[in-house]
Amino acid sequence: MEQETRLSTEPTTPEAAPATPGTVRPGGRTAKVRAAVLEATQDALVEQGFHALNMDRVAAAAGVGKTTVYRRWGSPIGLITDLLHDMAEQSLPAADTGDLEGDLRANALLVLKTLTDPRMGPVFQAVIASAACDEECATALNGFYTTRLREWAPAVARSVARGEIPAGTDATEVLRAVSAPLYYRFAVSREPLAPADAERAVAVALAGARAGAFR
Amino acid sequence: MEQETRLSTEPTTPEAAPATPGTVRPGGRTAKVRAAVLEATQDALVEQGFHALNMDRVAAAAGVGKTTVYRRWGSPIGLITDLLHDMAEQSLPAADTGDLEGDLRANALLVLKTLTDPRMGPVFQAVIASAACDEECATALNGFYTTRLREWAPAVARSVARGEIPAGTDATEVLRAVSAPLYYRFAVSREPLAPADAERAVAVALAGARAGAFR
DNA sequence: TAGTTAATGGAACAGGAGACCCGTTTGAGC
DNA sequence: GCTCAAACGGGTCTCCTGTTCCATTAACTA
Repeated sequence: MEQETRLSTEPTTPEAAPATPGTVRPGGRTAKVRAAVLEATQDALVEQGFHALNMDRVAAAAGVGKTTVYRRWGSPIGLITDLLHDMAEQSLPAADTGDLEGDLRANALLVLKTLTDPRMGPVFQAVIASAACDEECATALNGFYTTRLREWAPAVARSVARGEIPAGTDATEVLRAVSAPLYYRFAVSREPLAPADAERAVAVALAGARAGAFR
Repeated sequence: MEQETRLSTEPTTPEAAPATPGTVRPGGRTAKVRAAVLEATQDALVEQGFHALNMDRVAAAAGVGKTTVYRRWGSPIGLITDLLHDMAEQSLPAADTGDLEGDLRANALLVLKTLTDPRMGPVFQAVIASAACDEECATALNGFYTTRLREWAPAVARSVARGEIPAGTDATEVLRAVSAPLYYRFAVSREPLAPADAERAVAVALAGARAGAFR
């Protein structure tokens, strides 16, 4: 977020106050406050959605002073951006089933499970909406998916090595092709998501990969 | 132009006040006001984005009383929802190039052009964010894409009739497969969109269709 | 063309989000 | 343990958002 709107003073002077609270003493209380606030943010998103996300309510639910929430996160979008950074840190290991179809299916089902999860669904909804409002949040979201792609790319690379799909296939594009139809339904066309959608996404991506459409 | 989304009061009583302004006398001034407000809404989205969309500023830019804007649209999301209804009414005829690949390419390039358009891009960004916040807007967005799918489905049906792809292929799923990667980049992973992305989307959807992945 | 009233618009009002001040708590280094 | 200042938290204030009231304008109907 942009808390630096307030600090117009150059931090050249030695006695300049710290630009971002929570960076000098990240231990103990500061960490507890962050955990409580992000938890309360998630709760609020699940219960009322992005539009109703409110700094005062989050502060109250987290048992934290609202001044603190304003100072450290600045705005609801700041909260969501930090939540996104937190999510990006939690890495799940990618699958390795032995063939591409199995790996892609595992990936598709993971995405499906995440988006239809009663807790993660609203969070992703909010994250996507926030990214549409704020460039910094958009960058964080982009980084989140970049990380995920990097984790799963080896699955496609192994498939190329096995000769299942043509050499020169762009691994990340294959993975994007698996996720895209699910996210499209979830965030854009607002249609219900079912396991059949995951299966179809896998089948189409696989057909495309075999046909060399990702080179 | 269906603003009657807000009228929950039954108009049974004769003396009942008009539930929704603009429905009894839609001509002349009322229509002009709507056009000016929607235009100003678009301008605001292009210049400052969804997050900065503000009823007062829209009213001022449209040269309209802010009372009117609040009364007829209620909130920024109400503005965007109406804008969406307005967009849904403007129908572009689908292509008919003679083969499926040509039709799908025309569709993909249309989507690409829309999303990268300096005016329509921010509007779609806002519409997607609004739909994440508001159920009524989500329904309107879903309706928008349902209309578009209905317009383009014949292209796929013709291809089935020509024997290019298997009988029983779900026409709308093929079209969704073309749009999904583009919208995914645009709204979710926030990656730049290029013509190559449209080409890839067509190639993958086509490979999937030929392999029978959409049956 | 005249009458009725739907719809608009200006202005004043109320409520709440967000910023600021300053005393209190507590993490980090010795 | 002790010290210092980073970070927190309660209270207060201000400005902006959204509402209400009522006079004015101009669509529809006869």
